[in-house]
Amino acid sequence: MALRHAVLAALLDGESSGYELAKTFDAGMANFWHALPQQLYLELTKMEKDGLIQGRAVIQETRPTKRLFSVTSAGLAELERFAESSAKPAFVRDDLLVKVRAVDSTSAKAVIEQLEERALIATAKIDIFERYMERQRGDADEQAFLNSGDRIGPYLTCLRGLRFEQETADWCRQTAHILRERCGANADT
Amino acid sequence: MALRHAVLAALLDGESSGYELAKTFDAGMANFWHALPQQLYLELTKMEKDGLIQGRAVIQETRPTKRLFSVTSAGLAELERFAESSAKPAFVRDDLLVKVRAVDSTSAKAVIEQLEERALIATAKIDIFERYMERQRGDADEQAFLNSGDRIGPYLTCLRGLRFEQETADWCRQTAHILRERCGANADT
DNA sequence: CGCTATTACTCATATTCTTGAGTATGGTGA
DNA sequence: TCACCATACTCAAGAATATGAGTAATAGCG
Repeated sequence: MALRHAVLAALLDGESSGYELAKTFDAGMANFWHALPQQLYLELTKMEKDGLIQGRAVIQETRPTKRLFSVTSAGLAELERFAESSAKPAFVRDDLLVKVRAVDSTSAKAVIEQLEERALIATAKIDIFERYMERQRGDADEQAFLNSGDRIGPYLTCLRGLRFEQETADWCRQTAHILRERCGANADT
Repeated sequence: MALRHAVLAALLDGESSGYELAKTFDAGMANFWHALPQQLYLELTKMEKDGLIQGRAVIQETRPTKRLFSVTSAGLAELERFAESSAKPAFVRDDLLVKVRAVDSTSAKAVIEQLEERALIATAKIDIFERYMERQRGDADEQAFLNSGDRIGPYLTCLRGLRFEQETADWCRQTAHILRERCGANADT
């Protein structure tokens, strides 16, 4: 019952079709939620049935008909209820961390490569987040925007995403470096 | 099929019963994996059947008999295979971020409280991680330990956990502050 | 003219995770 | 002494997620 709140939050940006959501959802949530298209379509259907969102069909001449969904007042009420309910603890799951944790008992080479690859991915995300944030705050500087902008939620979560990815990139590079040094000295394994 | 790798990594610290694992797993994985006791018991049973770990019963006089599991050579081979397979992208899921993302459309009060609460939780984890790291590196300084310690995997992941929680605490406090300021100005909602 | 990519979805199945309830024994505090 | 907590697990059912395979039409490329 949590995906639906993430979907509601995403739809606050404006009405969207399942297809559009599916493409922007992960990035739009600044990587603090993830869902596959199939899940989103299913959830949107259920949410409409429950009255939290409302769909309207848009017939296109050259493309298949799509359904654009927007949050209803019942949806807003549900979000309010959600905001007031106690939050579950954050939930991180990362294969790469597991690999690093076990690195003393495996060969380090592959792990080093994956750390470097992950650093690059993180850097790319940093770029996306920074561009999004620049666009959001426009001419204002960050402080001014946060003090008086009228929609700061997405900006704030993006800030968290940005810092998370910066830490990820730093840690990956540093860890890769340390493991490489040791590989040079030791005989791998 | 990913929990099993996390369990294998956790068992590298030494043999452990399901019960002990259940208590230490989340913290021991520096919060980069999470599982409930029931999942762990089930997974341990399957892993033993698959030959990745080996259990031995320890009959205790005053407590129920427990089974201690340790990683077999097949388990090590599986870890090696895992280390070399391509990693899935990291996976974060956080209710609180969803709430912040939607905060412009809900009352901010409850969200502020949860941000502050989360900052405290993060601070407590920082403490745990720091104490673990001190214990691990002993007299050596960090650089020396990382260069020549013989088991650095858990330390490295703990480092990541530490920084993650520090960022969490900072961001939560900053975000709570910003929202409080705006609440003072605006009329909530 | 065929090939692939893009838009816009659906359905079914499988795996994984969570929730809730139970079992059994011994130690601890009021 | 009696309830409650800790140890040490098990089982079953349900919800949530992931995987894989389709459908169907247009647009652009060579």
